[in-house]
Amino acid sequence: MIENDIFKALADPTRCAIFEKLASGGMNASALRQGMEISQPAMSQHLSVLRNAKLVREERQGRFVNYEVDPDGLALMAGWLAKYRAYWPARIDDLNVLLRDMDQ
Amino acid sequence: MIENDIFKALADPTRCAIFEKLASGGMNASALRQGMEISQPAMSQHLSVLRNAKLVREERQGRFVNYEVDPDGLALMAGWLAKYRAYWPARIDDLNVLLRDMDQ
DNA sequence: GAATCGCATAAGTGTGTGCTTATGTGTTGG
DNA sequence: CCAACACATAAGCACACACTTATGCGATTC
Repeated sequence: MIENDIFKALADPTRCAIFEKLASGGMNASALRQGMEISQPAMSQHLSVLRNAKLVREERQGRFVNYEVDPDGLALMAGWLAKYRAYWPARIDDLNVLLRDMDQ
Repeated sequence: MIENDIFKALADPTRCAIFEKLASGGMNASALRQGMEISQPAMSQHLSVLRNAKLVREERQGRFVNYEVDPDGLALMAGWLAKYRAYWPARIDDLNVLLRDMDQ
């Protein structure tokens, strides 16, 4: 049940913030720590959890490790959400914007 | 940060199963327990968490309490997901189905 | 109106989780 | 090479969480 790992990963506010920061552009772990008051090991552990949930992926660059959003996790979450579309309100502005983008 | 409560609520596999069961039709707490090997207090506590996350809502009917999926939680989750649509894969079958439904 | 039913709440317990400090591993630069 | 750097991992600790048993509270039924 990979969706469970996704929800568990995002259940922590710090990891949620890390993910949101990464969504504004890929960067390495040290850059992520800027302005976040979090220790280096804690950041490393959080990134590990996000990576296992397929919310984030890494790419080694020399002695740096660049992190970026992994579309797989978002797609899995979207798939989970889609199972319950019968319960969605008839009109959700955010979703309509999203849907138009998807449909071109 | 209500989205955080949503993720936290779904991070537990048992609650995830309860939600999924409710998605197939509203029912009371006792009916939910059928075939789930879960104590009555545990079920009550799980439903409380799901209710606080706006994933489920209750409706008293005599001495029974009928539970059903609350669209609000799903809408909030969809709104969260929509913020990161820039990272979605270009084509996701599930999502396209979902989008067509939303657009009529 | 007393017993029962459906459910919620209280209190206690074991396990998981997020943090810390300390150390390990691989890479780069002087 | 070796010192500094970027990051990962190990071990320990405090707290949160999911469960248990016990009890409380309305509503119903006889």
